[in-house]
Amino acid sequence: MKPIKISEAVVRRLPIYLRFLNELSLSGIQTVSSQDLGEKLDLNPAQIRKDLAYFGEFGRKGVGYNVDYLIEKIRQILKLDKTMNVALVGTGNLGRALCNYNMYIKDNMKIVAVFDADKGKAGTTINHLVVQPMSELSTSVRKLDISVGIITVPAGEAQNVADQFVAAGIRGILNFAPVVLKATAGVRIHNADFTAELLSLAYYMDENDEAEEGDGER
Amino acid sequence: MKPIKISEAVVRRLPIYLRFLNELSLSGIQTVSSQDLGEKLDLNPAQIRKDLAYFGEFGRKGVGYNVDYLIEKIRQILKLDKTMNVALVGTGNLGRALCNYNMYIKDNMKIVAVFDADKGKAGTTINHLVVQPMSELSTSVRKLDISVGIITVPAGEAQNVADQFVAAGIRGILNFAPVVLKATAGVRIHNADFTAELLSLAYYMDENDEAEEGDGER
DNA sequence: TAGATTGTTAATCGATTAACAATC
DNA sequence: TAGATTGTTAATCGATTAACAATC
Repeated sequence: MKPIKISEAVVRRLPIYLRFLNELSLSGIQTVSSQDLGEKLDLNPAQIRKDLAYFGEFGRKGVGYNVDYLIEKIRQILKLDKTMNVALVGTGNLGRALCNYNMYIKDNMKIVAVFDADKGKAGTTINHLVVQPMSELSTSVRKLDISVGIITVPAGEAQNVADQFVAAGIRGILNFAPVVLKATAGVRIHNADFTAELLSLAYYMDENDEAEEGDGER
Repeated sequence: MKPIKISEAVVRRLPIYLRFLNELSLSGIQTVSSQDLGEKLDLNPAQIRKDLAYFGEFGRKGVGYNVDYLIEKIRQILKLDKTMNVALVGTGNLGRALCNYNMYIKDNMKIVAVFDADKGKAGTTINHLVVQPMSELSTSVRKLDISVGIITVPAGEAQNVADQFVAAGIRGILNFAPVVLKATAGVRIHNADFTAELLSLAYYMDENDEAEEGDGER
């Protein structure tokens, strides 16, 4: 409809907004200003207003945003108003943890199929889901109308799994393996790569406190 | 020494470089160009050269970068050349998975203490580590010279844990809980928030393929 | 020497922030 | 009406990319 070209940075903030708004809603708060949001989420209020304004006029001047209305709108924007089925490959520690995580189901994203390359694991059960062999992937993805794949296999196998996901018609991948994956244009890949987060965290650890976050010029 | 003001974006790419260089090294490749790296990591070669140049002149004109030398340098920059001890709080599925993950130990980051608020869990063992009650946190952090904390507790408890980490003198936090944490300046917080990744992934899932990644103007 | 590739400057692009008119 | 806060434009800031001289 609109010419829209929403930046990735904006989209990444929407879930942050959504989560905090949910908290507010639960505690019975009905209205919130960009000021309030900014303080709680450590963001500039102008940025929040601008982010939201890309998608419509959700606030009321002089008043702020209606919490429940904004929740509804953001869920629509993120397409969380329809169920999205998810497949997971790799039933190691991390994969099993995710299966048991119960994906804040209110978000309508649900792991409905689990796979492992180790045929010995096929048939075992994780959180009521039967582990399937990789040979079933393509069929199950289609049958269960799965659009998102989660990869929790070792780095060396991740690209292969990604390829199989893509071939099966999956539209988005959440990759936990510490590798840069290649995929066809049109398939979106997000990385949940905590080892990289941990390593870059190390950079900022120095013995002496640099107090201010910037460059201590003096 | 230098006036240095390295951007966060640059630091976040260093682990990505490092990991791929490790792969190259393992397969016996001794030299790599920014061109090669760029292709494999989906980054602009100029960006890679610029990133590295912030820290020194690591390459040779007309030749490229020596893989092992560059690995060594990046490890120094990220301070991975000295051991860094890590504490983890929250022994749910995710916490246990991380404890068993064996943190590519070559990176010199190691989980050396595990805590849980549930006193019933104190004394149980995860991957050779005895779970401690929260009351021990401060003492253990100091005794074991722990500088990084990992938070894998439910959202509602995360800020409290973060506060205890900060009070105990921890310098960096890797937060898996889906909340925005506040910490004193000087304590660095990185988020490993895969639920947010998953929700923002949903935004990009539409039925019909939009082929090109940009805005299909036509 | 000819070819390749770095380090770095300048140009471009994009994202954040400030400021303010509109308006509830 | 006076006060508050949005939506939005303009200004600023920062990050990416192109281009190329230096040089291996």
